[in-house]
Amino acid sequence: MTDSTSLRILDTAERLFADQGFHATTLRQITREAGVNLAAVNYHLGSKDALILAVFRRRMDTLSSERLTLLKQALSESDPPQLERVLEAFIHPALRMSARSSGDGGRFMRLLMRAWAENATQLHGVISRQYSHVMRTFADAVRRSLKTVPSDLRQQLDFLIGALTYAMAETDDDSMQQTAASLVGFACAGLRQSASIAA
Amino acid sequence: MTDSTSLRILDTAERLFADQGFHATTLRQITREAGVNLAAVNYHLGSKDALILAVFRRRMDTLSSERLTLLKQALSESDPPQLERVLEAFIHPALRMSARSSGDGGRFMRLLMRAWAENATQLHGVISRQYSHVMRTFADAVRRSLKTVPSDLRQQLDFLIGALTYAMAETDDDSMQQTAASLVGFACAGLRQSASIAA
DNA sequence: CTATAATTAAAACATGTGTTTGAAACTGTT
DNA sequence: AACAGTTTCAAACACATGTTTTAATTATAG
Repeated sequence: MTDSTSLRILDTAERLFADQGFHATTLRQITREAGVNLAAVNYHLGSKDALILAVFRRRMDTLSSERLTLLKQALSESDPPQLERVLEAFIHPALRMSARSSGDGGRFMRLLMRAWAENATQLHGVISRQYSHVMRTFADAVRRSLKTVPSDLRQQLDFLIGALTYAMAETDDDSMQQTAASLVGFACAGLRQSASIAA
Repeated sequence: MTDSTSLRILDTAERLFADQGFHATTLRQITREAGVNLAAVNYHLGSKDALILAVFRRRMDTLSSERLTLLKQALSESDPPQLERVLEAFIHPALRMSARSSGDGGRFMRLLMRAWAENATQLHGVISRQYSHVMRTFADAVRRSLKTVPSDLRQQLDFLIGALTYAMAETDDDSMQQTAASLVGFACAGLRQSASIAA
């Protein structure tokens, strides 16, 4: 799994999936650009669907753990936690990751977007089942950081995810810091407004 | 173009595209479920790519005109326009349309999301070129409704679009009114916060 | 070194794709 | 009724896809 053939396949597949979509990207294109044999995908990963899942989980796992680490920091700094810090813990790792995953920005975010849109191999269900605890943890933190709790908190967080995903997909590496700061402010104001109504 | 064969093709294709994506949906599936012959798509529409464009423009044109009509109303009611009214003019037609396009909710919104994600036949470029004046008009209206103008207004509107698209795709018909109201409040607060910083 | 397993390679396989074709069925007009 | 123009239909076409197979190659122990 960690040999150079699998790695080259995963890296190349990630790039092509993000650029062209899961369905539109062929195994022949992946293996050709990765410099490996066509049969290597089925040999090392099993199938194309399994490759999609593997590409996805590799980054999703580190994204989740980075988010939770930052969140723990924010929680230890003040009680109740500060809303800005909580949202930053959610947004910044996504930023850094898409900037870091080499080449032009937003690759992984575009991948997330596609995962939701194409729903290859019921990815959406698999993901939300597998990472629901992360979302629950963040929802709890947001709830505690607001004096009054909005009645539709989960929906508000969906707004945040949508804005994050969509905006990141259009943002290049240079303007990412600015975009993140802007989005944190945007979402904080939205959440606080909703909380004030619920009061 | 308005005969029942083309209509059945467009309706069925819209549903399947929204559910499965452009690439994953085959002409055989479309024509079978529409009850027409396989060759009918190429005969009436020309090609699969042309079908995708046709499916898209049919709803996009009415969406744009409904948005602009509501915006004109909002502009005539008060000068400068009220931000809530401007955002409602942008959000509500999208809501009504996805609720109206028959069956379970969010179909057209999911289609929009896919159009962006899959980018079949460079749809993204075609769309933003063809409907850029709508976005410009709304950006102007928002600008006038804020006392101070945020420096990154266009980005803020992208947040709105992302939140709208993502949230709508997950919302069923019943909770749409509530979702819309919630999103208007969310986005208004976000925009006003950004504007206050720019002051 | 040798045998045993793991990996790579080229080719073929089965299937599904968008599109085209040419004849049949239908439509409206004179 | 007979013709012209549309539209439908079944079949075939050319090609691309994911996967499997079988042999060659390389690595790994004994």
